[in-house]
Amino acid sequence: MQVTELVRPYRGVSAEDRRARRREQLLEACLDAVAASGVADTTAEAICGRAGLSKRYFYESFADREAVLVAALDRLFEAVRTAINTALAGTTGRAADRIERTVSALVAAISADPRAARLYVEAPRHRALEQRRALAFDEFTQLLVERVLDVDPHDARARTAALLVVAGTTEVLGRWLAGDVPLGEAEFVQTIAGIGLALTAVGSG
Amino acid sequence: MQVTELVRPYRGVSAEDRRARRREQLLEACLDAVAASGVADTTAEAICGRAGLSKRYFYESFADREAVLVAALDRLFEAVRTAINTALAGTTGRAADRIERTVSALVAAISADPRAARLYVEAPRHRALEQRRALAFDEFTQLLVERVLDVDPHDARARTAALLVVAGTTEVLGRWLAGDVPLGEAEFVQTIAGIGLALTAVGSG
DNA sequence: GCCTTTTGATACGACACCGTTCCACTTTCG
DNA sequence: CGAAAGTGGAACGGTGTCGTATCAAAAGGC
Repeated sequence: MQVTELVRPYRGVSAEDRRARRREQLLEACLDAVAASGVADTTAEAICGRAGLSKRYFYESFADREAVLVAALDRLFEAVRTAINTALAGTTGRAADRIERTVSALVAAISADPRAARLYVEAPRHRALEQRRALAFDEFTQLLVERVLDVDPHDARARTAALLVVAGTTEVLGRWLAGDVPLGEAEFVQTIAGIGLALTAVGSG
Repeated sequence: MQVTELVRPYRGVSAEDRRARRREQLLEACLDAVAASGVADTTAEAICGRAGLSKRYFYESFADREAVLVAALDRLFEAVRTAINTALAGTTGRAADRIERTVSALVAAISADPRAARLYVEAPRHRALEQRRALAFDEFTQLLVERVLDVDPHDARARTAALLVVAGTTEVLGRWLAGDVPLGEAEFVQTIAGIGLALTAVGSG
């Protein structure tokens, strides 16, 4: 129920704005918590504590702790999606060029917010997050096959190989972000792009 | 303390054998539980119930639920290790041949026990399991670089690319086992091996 | 047959997180 | 000022799991 029959501005902000601001605070606090303690320890209480809001407002914006994590992860995917689309926008070059642009945009987008990056890396810690990430893998695989490589989108081999590269990129990216890969960003991107380029030969193989 | 001062055979088996048998039952029950309900729901109680043993014997053999999961996962890695070493034992052929043998042995070893395969796929659900799997990735990456491909083991690019393939293989293998990849085993192995072969060209850039 | 080990099952206290509810306090508005 | 909406924090009951302790019955040794 909880019909908002009588609403009133508070401290000069409308009810709607206050609500939106709280939701935003919770999402930010969620990322902070993930960055500080990992997905597993990101409880509703931890998020509320960091946000400076009580649990009441948590459940105002999210059904449960899963919901806020999924929302934060989806926001990251949206950023990656946008970055890649922008990078591919005016490309007329060869596959090698498009691959490097794509990988570069991905790495930059994920690196932009290390907090979200940890969420991305640790997504498999939680079932719902893992499923979201699996969908994102599918989406990026689709993008790779259709818009970056010049291969038949219905070739199961090509799709499988592309998925392998997408998933493998996630793993090495996580390690690179953790500082475990002794490569600069350019070299790192080139290395991944090099594997991606090999995909163009797999479908017909 | 609990010094085994006075031990006695029971139902014709020595104390030591009974203990070992119980441990084995628990490990098997652990795999059953993982296969049935996933890693997250594989609790100490669930394992004991399936094993037909009380919690007392669970804590006789394992410190906590993490320990039994790690033990089960390590056992799987050992099987994979052995399978790959066997496959590579008498090879004198080219890299392409060694790669296909390796991938084939890996796929066969994991497919051999679908219960353990789910444990392998869902390992990131738990911190300790994830770490073990990360170590296994490193080990298999090392093996790939040193014994399968002919690349410089100190080349960071080559190592990174090999890690990408190892991790990516895990993901597609999980999907293949779930029936989500429309490829027969031979085709599937060849597809992965095809990507692996591309690694021979990455190191030199 | 009596005593001890072994076993299986249950009960227990502790803890953590969940999602809700309650309450005292602040701010708005008439 | 006083009534009503908004806020923050704490308390609560519920659930699930942990790891330990307890106890009666089954099985072996003498």
